[in-house]
Amino acid sequence: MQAGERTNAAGKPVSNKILLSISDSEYNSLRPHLEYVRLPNHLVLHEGGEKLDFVYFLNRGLISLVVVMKDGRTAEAGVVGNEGYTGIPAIVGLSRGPLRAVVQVTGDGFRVKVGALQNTLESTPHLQMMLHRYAVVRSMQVAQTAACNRLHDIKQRLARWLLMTQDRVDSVSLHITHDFLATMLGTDRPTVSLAAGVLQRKEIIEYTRGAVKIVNRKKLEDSACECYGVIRRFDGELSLK
Amino acid sequence: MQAGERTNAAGKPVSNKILLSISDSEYNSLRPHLEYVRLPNHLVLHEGGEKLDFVYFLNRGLISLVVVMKDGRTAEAGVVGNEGYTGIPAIVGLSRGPLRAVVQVTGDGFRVKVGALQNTLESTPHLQMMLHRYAVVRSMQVAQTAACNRLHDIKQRLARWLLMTQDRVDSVSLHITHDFLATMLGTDRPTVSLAAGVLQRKEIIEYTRGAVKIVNRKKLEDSACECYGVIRRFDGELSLK
DNA sequence: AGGCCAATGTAAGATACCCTACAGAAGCGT
DNA sequence: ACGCTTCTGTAGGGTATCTTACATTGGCCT
Repeated sequence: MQAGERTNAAGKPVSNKILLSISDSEYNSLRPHLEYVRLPNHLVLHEGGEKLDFVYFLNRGLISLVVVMKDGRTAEAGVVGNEGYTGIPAIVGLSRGPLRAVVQVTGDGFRVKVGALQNTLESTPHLQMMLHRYAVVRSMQVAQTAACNRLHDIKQRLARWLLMTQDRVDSVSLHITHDFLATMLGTDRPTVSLAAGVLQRKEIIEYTRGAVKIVNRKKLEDSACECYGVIRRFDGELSLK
Repeated sequence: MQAGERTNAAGKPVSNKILLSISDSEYNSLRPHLEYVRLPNHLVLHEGGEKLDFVYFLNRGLISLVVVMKDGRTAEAGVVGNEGYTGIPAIVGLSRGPLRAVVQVTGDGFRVKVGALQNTLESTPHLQMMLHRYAVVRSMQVAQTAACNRLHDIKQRLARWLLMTQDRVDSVSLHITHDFLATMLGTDRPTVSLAAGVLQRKEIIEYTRGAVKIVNRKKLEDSACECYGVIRRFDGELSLK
């Protein structure tokens, strides 16, 4: 099975890595339940504390997983690209999770009703294993983020975020406002503007209204904390074995 | 099966909640592999990046999961008590995890060789499910911690940490130095001393060399951020279903 | 008792960041 | 062109935290 050759029942091509990694027979069990969905910017797939109706497998784009505090302040705990899926609690029988899942970079994917997925999983051990493994790997990323949020300053975290996001997008430009970045990075907008201004003056990035362009990726990597590389390596664990 | 009635092959009693929650037949499959271990303060069960040889099921005490940065700075990403186990990556076939697991409150438990556990799991679906579910719940806790580290100040985080720790210990006194607290909270020792001094002057805690006593638990809860309650509720998910 | 080490108290200066406020600029529709 | 909204630049004051340094205390060993 080569990447890109699979489709769902409606003929939409699959590029989600988990869906591509399982056997034909397991994929065919799941296939009838895969509903193609476009994922426009800012769409909220799950709201923290609410019932999980669907699990989403991403083909393209990026989902941010965000913790929302009572006072409305937010911080990102992790991201999902085409290597993963959202709605992890559902696969262990929990009906709700604490995270908001919001589309950060427009893309598309497939969604499956939680009940249908749970039924399918009983006869698809390899898929089950992949879902569990991904859950563990993402947990590692979240742990690294937890420490990063505490120990690294805004400039490093901004650089890390831009790198992680660009890794999931084709172009060098990201559609994102400072305000949204503030939501992700758990700070306020002026602080982001300031940090972004520094990176721009160093000719590492350029931004216009609502878009950031990475001009010098190498330098951006130097500006980021070690967490970028660490998290990237965790992703690598998914393709092992 | 009532709590406390199970033992390992050497007759040591089990009070780990996962081991108590599975059926007799599943427990008996695992039983021969359970090696009783004392867990003295500061013992390191796993080092970040190193091979996982054992999974540890706790009976009593508390394990801290800590991220260690290259420069040696650290921050806690989560804790484990008798509701859980350490070495999550091993159950999805990953040989190493990124976290240091260190005994924070002296206790005891059982360890199982990773290979033996993996073999057993093939015939113990309920145990497998409980291990996976715990992994997901802990991931939620870590996510909350990630946001907490970013959004809440040292006094709130200290109060949260003391509450979470006391929940796993019989006595009102915790054996912990400011220095260790700094490691957990991702800050430096003077900052902890300062925050602890404030709580002490408010007659919420009392501390002497190497020990903290919780004098007024109610007020301590008021001093903590919402994250304490949030994380506590996640733990509750484990006993559902 | 004396010496030693670990743990805590504390302070001053530097820094990063938050908060609020307001001004300017860019896009968009009319 | 005009007005409206959204996004960005920037500033100033306040605060929390970091950093470093040094003093003090408590416990332990000899």
